[in-house]
Amino acid sequence: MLRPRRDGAAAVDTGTVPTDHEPANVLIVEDEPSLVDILAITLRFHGFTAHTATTAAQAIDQAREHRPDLVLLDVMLPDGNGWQVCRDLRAEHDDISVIFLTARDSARDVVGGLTIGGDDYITKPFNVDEVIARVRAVLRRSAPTVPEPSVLAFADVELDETAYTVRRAGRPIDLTPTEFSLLRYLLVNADRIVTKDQILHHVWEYDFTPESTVVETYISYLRRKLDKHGPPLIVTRRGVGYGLRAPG
Amino acid sequence: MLRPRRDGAAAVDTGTVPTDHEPANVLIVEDEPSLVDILAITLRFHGFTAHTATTAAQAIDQAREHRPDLVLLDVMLPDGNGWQVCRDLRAEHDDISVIFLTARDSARDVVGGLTIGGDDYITKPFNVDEVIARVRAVLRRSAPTVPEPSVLAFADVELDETAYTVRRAGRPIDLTPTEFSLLRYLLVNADRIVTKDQILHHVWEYDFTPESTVVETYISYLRRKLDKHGPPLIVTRRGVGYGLRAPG
DNA sequence: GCGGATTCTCAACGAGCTCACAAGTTCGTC
DNA sequence: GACGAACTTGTGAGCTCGTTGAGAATCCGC
Repeated sequence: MLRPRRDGAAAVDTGTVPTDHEPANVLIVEDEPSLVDILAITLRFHGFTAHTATTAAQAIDQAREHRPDLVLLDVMLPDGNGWQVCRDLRAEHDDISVIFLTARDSARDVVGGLTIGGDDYITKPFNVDEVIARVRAVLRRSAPTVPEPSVLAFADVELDETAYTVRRAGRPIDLTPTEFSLLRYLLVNADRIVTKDQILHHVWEYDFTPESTVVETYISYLRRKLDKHGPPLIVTRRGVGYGLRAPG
Repeated sequence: MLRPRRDGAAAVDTGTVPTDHEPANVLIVEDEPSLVDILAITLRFHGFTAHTATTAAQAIDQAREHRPDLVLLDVMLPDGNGWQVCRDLRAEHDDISVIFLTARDSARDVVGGLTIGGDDYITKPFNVDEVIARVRAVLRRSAPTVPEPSVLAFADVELDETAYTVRRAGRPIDLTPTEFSLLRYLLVNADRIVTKDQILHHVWEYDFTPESTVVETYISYLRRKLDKHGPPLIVTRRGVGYGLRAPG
């Protein structure tokens, strides 16, 4: 069974593009075209510059040409493995960050040791919010700035992303990971209605297509836990989607 | 039963042509001629430049020749599927945006993954306002400028398209999706009278022809909800259509 | 490898929405 | 003022969409 991903994924604002500095430059190295598409489109949408490569050789070339700040690197490449590519890239470019893309089961054991020093790995399938969040996190670490506040708030609800806690009117509320992720997405888009499709694409994995009403089910779960302690916050726009609305 | 479409469609001003920059260039790839006509005429009417193709091969050629900013792409093409076309177009042209056209039922599962990053899809049958709105939204995203406000206002009525809310004199008014869509159309054309035919074509699906008085019925609904809280705003031009008129 | 937690599917139910129809009302014209 | 056309609106049927409980599959910690 598929499951939503959320480990470590931070919030992602939809639609806004950072404008206050040069966009970070990301190189995507991955041999499956559809995945390259998804990653490139998503990164560009969020204001990054993205280049792509589908082989190890291409990766080296593209890196020389575009000098990326960060590389999203599939560990299973047709013409050589990702470790070697990583080693070559690091040898040739100072201060280059790497995030590995890897199949779920081989993740922990294989990648673990190599991500010391601030880099990261993402297991496939992922959800897009997670990728953006990790890319941002890694870039932030390598070029430290003012840390962003990690608390999202709306009405009397507070969600702390780093502490992984939720409170309503000061009272702690226990959420499962998927519920947490869904609430975070609603909070990030607090002033607007988001469609079920948008929710699905941001909270669940990119290749997850339910035959059934997962989103509705989780909205129902959230309501039960959240709206128990006060006036209802989650509103349904029939035929459109869901959103948050301050009571009154 | 047929029903009006509105999911995610933003406001569309009819008849006005953007003049402050080069008109955006749209390529329509769709094998049903009548649909191509509807789309091309509509887009040109709204100030876009439109070219058309009915096969995958033609699409590639036309793209080379006209360098479109955006492609409306049917996913079911006679000589190849839309994904491949999409990939080819993306490989060959930087920064090209794609909006997929797809049958309603196959929408979510098939298109989902590819639209995450900011491109979009539209399910058939659609209404033309929706197409224009989505085309504008996608173009806006790929060439970011100052974000447009999402509020339409007239007299003491405000309609917020992203929050899906309507207020009269500050008081929230609860509308059904069709009512919302109709009010938006009236607001966008606040300074003129629109015919019932125009309303039908813009608010309902392009292939919808009622045997009865739907438009009148929905005008009646709107009046009941809107004009309850103040002097009447919706006026009838007997034998012509409807419009908004500021009281006094 | 056991047991609780979590995720997801499915189905039943009910509320909300759309639309057709028809009776009632208004308007313009003669 | 009378007449017909155009418009308004109440009623209700049919359908869609959202809600939620039950349960199966899976995961994860011990």
